Amino acid sequence: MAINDTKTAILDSAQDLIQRLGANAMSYDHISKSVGIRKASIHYHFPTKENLLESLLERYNENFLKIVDDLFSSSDPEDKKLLKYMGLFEATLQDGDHDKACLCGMLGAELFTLGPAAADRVRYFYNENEKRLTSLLDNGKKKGNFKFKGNSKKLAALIFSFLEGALLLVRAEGGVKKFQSVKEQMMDLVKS
Amino acid sequence: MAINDTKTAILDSAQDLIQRLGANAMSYDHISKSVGIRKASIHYHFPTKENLLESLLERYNENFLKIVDDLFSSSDPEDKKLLKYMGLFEATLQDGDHDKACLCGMLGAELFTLGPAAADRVRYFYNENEKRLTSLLDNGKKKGNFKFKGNSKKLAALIFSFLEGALLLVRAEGGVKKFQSVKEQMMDLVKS
DNA sequence: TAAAACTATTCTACTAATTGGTAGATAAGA
DNA sequence: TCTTATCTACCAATTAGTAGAATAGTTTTA
Repeated sequence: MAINDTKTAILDSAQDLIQRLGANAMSYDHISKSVGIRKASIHYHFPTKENLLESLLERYNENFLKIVDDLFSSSDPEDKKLLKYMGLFEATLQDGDHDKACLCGMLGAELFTLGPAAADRVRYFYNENEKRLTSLLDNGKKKGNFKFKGNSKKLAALIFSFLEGALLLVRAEGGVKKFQSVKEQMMDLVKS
Repeated sequence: MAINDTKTAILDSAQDLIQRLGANAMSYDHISKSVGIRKASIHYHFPTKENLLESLLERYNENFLKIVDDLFSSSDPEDKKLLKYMGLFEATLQDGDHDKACLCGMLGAELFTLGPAAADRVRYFYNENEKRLTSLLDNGKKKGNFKFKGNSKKLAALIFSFLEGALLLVRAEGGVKKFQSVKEQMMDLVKS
């Protein structure tokens, strides 16, 4: 297997485990079994667990923010963009064997058990998302695509908190269907 | 130490650890050191970890829902009640050594690593909170204390997801102050 | 009342499994 | 041949959980 294929397979497996069970329930042994490679080989590519988490977060953040940037720079009206943005979280839920939460949502719960570099990358993900949401709301409000009381920055933080929370909670009951229904409700709130 | 004092001290310590670090980062050894009692003695009171989690969730749910019921049955107007309800989550954040999330928010992230009985109690907490919020929103809307598009049940689920999410996320950055600001923003949303 | 019996609680000392991580041999590619 | 990648085989720490001895605290009984 080409080196990047192995590295990718390891990261994929780790991400899957964390999104479903959390970082503290994920182990090199689990990854080893799922990838079909020995534990020591994983240590060759990612010497420590903290190291693996950092690489994983770097990849995740880059991918996700790239998608958001593409989406937000399209010609859709702002309300449509928000709906699609929330759809990204919905897609996570349906990905693979289902019931995956956002990687950074899971790691947010376990934040104080992470090393400082990984924790910083989680914070970065939150900040970058809220930044992009803030300007989306701002633009949309100016053009009349949104109508809401309060200010865009606070609303952005509210929406992002809501999305991360909903992604975690609907796994307990309701699943994708419930996520869709609260998503629609959120659209109602920002248009009145 | 009287038996209930010991049991209470164990549950207190376990709750503190889970609210800060998560259930999978909490161990009998940690509790042992924090309570000042041997590990085997904890097993005497709570034979298995799953057992301990069940007892802890039973206590937590009962306490929290009792407070909510008292709050919601007061004579305050509904919008005031919602503000106070959100204040309960804010108080969690400031409790003890700070940075505690909701117990069931933390366990929601780790839901698929829990035993079925503990997982059921987490679901119960979610359902009971959403139930109470739904009727609060319903009543408040009828009396004109709230003004929002959409339906009360969906909005209740949205608000609850938001609160659980915010409680997790502000621990990364912003803390209590940020929680207060998104709380105020939420009040704005349900009154327009 | 005092001793004996019983029960409840905590202790020391262990086990087996799992954890992250390492050393060094072996194989595969360039 | 030299580098890259994977392997076997280990280590020390931590995990949940157990066995059984040692205390406390109560009750019962002589």
